[in-house]
Amino acid sequence: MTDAGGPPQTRADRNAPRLVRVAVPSPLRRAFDYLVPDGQCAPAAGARVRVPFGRGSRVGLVLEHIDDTHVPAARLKAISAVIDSEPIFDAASLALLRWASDYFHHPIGEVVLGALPAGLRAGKPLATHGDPQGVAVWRLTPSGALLESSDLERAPRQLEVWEFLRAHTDGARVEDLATLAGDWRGALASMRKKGWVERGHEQGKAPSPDSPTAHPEPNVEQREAIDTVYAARDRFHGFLLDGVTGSGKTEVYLALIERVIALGRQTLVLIPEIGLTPQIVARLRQRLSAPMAVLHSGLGDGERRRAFAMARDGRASVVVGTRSAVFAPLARPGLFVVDEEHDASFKQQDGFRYSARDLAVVRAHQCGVPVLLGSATPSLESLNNVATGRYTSLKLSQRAAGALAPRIEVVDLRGQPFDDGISQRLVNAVTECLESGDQALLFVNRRGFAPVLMCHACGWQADCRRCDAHMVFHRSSSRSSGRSSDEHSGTLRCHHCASEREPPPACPSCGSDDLRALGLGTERIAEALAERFPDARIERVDRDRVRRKDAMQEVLDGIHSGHTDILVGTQMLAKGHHFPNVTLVCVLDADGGLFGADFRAAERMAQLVTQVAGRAGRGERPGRVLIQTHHPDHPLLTLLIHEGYAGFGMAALSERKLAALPPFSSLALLRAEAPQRDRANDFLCQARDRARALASHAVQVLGPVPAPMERRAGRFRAQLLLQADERGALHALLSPLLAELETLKSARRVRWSLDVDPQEML
DNA sequence: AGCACGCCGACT
DNA sequence: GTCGGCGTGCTC
Repeated sequence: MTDAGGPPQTRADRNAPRLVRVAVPSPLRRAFDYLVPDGQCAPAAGARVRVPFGRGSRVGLVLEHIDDTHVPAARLKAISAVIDSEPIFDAASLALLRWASDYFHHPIGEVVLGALPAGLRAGKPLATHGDPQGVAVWRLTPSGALLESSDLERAPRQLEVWEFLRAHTDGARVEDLATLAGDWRGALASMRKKGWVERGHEQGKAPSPDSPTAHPEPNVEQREAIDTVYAARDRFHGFLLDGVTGSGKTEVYLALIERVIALGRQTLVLIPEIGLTPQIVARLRQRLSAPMAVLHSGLGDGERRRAFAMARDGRASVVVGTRSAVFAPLARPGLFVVDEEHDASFKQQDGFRYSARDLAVVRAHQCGVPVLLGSATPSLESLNNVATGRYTSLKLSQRAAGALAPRIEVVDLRGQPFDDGISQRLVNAVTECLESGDQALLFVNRRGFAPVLMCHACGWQADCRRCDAHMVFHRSSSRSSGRSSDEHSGTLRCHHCASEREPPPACPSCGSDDLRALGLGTERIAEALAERFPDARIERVDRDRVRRKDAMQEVLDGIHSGHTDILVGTQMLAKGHHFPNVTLVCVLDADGGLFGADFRAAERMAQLVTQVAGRAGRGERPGRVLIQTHHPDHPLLTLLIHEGYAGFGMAALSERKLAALPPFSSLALLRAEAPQRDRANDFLCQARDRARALASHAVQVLGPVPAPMERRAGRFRAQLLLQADERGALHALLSPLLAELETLKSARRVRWSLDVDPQEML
């Protein structure tokens, strides 16, 4: 309105004030222009500045120098301070951040500042090139070095720290220690009190590797994969390392990383959920002599800043991290690796909904270096990229020496007597397994005791008051692991909001006291197994059980020491853990995956089944996998069992093609939620009208429809789907559409967000 | 998102 | 007479 008057001022004249475009953290989808005060050096692109913004002041990041601006001179403000004398993001990382903001349509300020550790976001200085005294390390004191492992047998955490420090005689950095699971910090603190450990400073350069020559010799396939990627070291190319579990993908990563280090370049390795899988970090650390930086959410901010700085100035030859590490600045990028590339956790599910896997590919492209995506169960997107020739497939088909592929069997549940979800065949299999002294692993897709509490007399069900969902009956409300408590004690919990309440003593609708817990959860399965196998030691692994910080490690210890006989758990057990003594794996209910509401349900089920099958029988003993289903003839399931994941993938891809679903089309989902149903719907109807007006016929605008679970935590949710055969057509629509949506008054009354390439439609 | 300004209800 | 509800506008 106010800038309607004059033409854009041109400031190209010699004495023109210098201007910079700054990303400022705010939900506004644009950058802000500022003056550089006279006599001051213009901050470089990629440097942080403090700027006045609205009433207050914020830390922003310079995106570029500009010659002119549409902002009227009267409204322009000057930056108040330059924080970094050198850019904190190199040009390539900055280019990636801008690309990501553009592609996922998330505000540039939140994208850029969100990629920084909290301290840097707040304006703390970046510690460059280490403090003069060197990096702080922990090491054993002389008295600590005199300990025996038996002295620490009652303190397993301390024992682990002690063993770690004993292996790192020149001191272990905090980032190194962070690869240990559990409360290593607490253990370190008590060991310090006892005078066993001390803080020091790193003397030498890189920590020395255990034995740099002890590399296992790669097999033919591994060697070919290594050579093929290495041959592409000076250009962009995508590779899919498609290797069954146990075929040695990590060995390929390691060999390539070593070669890339020898070229003087850095490798960025992305892994899913490092909190649960520190193994790969430990393995990289143990094998590689070069300094490594680890970036994940479990780190403290100081550690994260140090890792960030090491990546940025090139001190770290290898940077390993979860999702957000894809934005870490790199001085000399040489290779990008995404391990378990199919894993859903690479896509952020709220706020800035980016895909770290896809961004790794974009970044490799921008840097002109190869990217290696690894998985035993590649995403259909990646399989399609191989089929179209965009990626080169590298196959590892041989399992490690002696390991046999597991036998997969389908258990037809139809017409079977079926107590607590456990078929007789499953009971027999577990019995055999335990008799031979092995461990069994059972997957259930729900935690809690039973997903529904129903009145047998009138059909009433315990529902959440704030969500369109049943409340899940949990038997173990607290630490009482035994079954001392009476039959009906427990808690009703909603898995979609924080609601929790006591189960009613009788039906609130008809007064009957015949309330029954229906369906299967991990607690019920564990309980049912305890009845059938009274002598077996059963461990339950789900989010409830592992909530405590070091609980996961306890569970894993129990499994590896052989203390546990039967494991009952959710998907979280399928991710990356190696259980050499497990020879029987059971999927208790595969049907959810066959008929899930989401179009990716079958893909996820196939990945889960294949991944868990890979857990079975890694020693010399062959594994056995049982899949319980009411649909034993389901074509995708049959295919998976007889042709393996590759056969499944081909068939699933042709189904996607027929249905014009990704990767054969591009999707974007506009979501909205509000306390009133109409508000969410009104906004999306307006959005639909604008979208239709802007859309070429290449883009379909579908909806709005209520979200699959319409009410969640008291808010009504709805969504509008945009679908296009060509990605370009979709993105041509999105930018102008979002610009319009921001100006809608109905937009102010809802919470809305755009999800580009949605992973879940729920 | 935050934060201001601004214009209409039930209270000291 | 005011405290305060949230609708509307703005952030270089």
